[in-house]
Amino acid sequence: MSDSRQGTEKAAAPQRKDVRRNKQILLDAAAAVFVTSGVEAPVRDIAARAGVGIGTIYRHFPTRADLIVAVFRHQVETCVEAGPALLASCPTAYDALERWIDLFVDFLVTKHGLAAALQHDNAGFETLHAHFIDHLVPVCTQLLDAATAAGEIRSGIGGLQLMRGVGNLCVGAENDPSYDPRALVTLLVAGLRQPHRSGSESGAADGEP
Amino acid sequence: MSDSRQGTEKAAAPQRKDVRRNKQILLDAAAAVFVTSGVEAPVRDIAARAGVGIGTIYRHFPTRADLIVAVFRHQVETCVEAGPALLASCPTAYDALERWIDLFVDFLVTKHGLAAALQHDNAGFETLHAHFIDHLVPVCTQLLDAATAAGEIRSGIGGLQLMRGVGNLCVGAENDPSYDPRALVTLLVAGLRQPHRSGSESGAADGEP
DNA sequence: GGCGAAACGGAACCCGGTTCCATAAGTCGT
DNA sequence: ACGACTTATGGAACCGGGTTCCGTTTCGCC
Repeated sequence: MSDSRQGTEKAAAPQRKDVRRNKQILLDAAAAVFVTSGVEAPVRDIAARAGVGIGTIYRHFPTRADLIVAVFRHQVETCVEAGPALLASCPTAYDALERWIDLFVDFLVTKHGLAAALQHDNAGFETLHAHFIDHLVPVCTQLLDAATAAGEIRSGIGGLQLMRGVGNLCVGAENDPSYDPRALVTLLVAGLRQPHRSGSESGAADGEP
Repeated sequence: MSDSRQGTEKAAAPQRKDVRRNKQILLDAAAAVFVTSGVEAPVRDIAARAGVGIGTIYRHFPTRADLIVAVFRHQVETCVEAGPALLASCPTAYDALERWIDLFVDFLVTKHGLAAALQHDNAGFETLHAHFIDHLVPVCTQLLDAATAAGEIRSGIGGLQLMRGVGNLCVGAENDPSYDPRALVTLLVAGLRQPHRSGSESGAADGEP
């Protein structure tokens, strides 16, 4: 099953070079089609764009989700690496978290339909889901933990939970300019904040008359 | 546009009584199937359950979304009516908003796949979308406005925006017990709170106490 | 150059929404 | 009560879109 599951990114060399070539052609074609038609583009379109048969796609990527994962693997990596970097470079852990989430939102909203694809439990999309979860959640958790440890946010929400929330909020952003996922994500993250000691500079809000 | 705009629920009297009867049978069957198989259940299943042909469904409900709307119309109404009631009975507008949102979340999470269906812009689901938007958004906006006027929340987010956010957060709740949309929605709504001017919230002061 | 293995292409299949139309059933005038 | 007309019904057929299958082609190695 997992010919692509090598520990390093270097998969074992495929014996035939047309295989390697085709795989690359496919990845390029898929990336191109994803940009123009979104992640939900028909497999046939990608095959056509790549100039290969449908069977070839399925040989390389057992399901569309695998193809999506492959195409975006690099960017997921980037996002993963950004976590610790932000933690090191930001004044507060909360800051780092905020910016990392922003990065993630950027990633999602710039790929048409990616967020939507992520929540399709149906189909064979568990691969996609799993890949994102596996790689991104630990980073998110780390940031969350750091902010919690610093007393900057309320605890009680896990990295997975937060990621899913953010991912969900990003669904449908591209088809509707009036929908601004970033604003909502900002709200969500703001909700995480723990007013240090709820000292209640409260002003107007929380006091019940 | 106008078909949904009837003052009363009474549509013009259907001439033939089998029509009325079948429509009701269909609604019942659909409701039953939705409960067991979720909102995304195949139209054929609903037809089978109702003991009618597929054509009959489409005669009554041009698209699946219309059927969904019809089935849930009553509960949407209930939600709509709850808005002003909460506003009247809650100590603060923010409280009312919080509880209304909670009601809405309840509604969404108890209907398998409804939230997901709501965001499918594809297909003929704009009817569904539109119905929810038309009826629920004004209520939400009202609550939001009241809370804003009372200086209890930051302004800058619209009713539509908030509803979409909440709806999105509720997607996928039913297939995954580890996902708790309510917690995230709570966070989101908490983020709405405006701590007058603590932290980096610079300037503006549109709160005017 | 020839041979076996691996890859390829794309027709075929499955599934689900939607359309269409011949047929059945209801309604109404007489 | 009956026939003509109107409207509703059932379900086969159609349209994508994902996925599978297999005869054919190509590759790599002797």
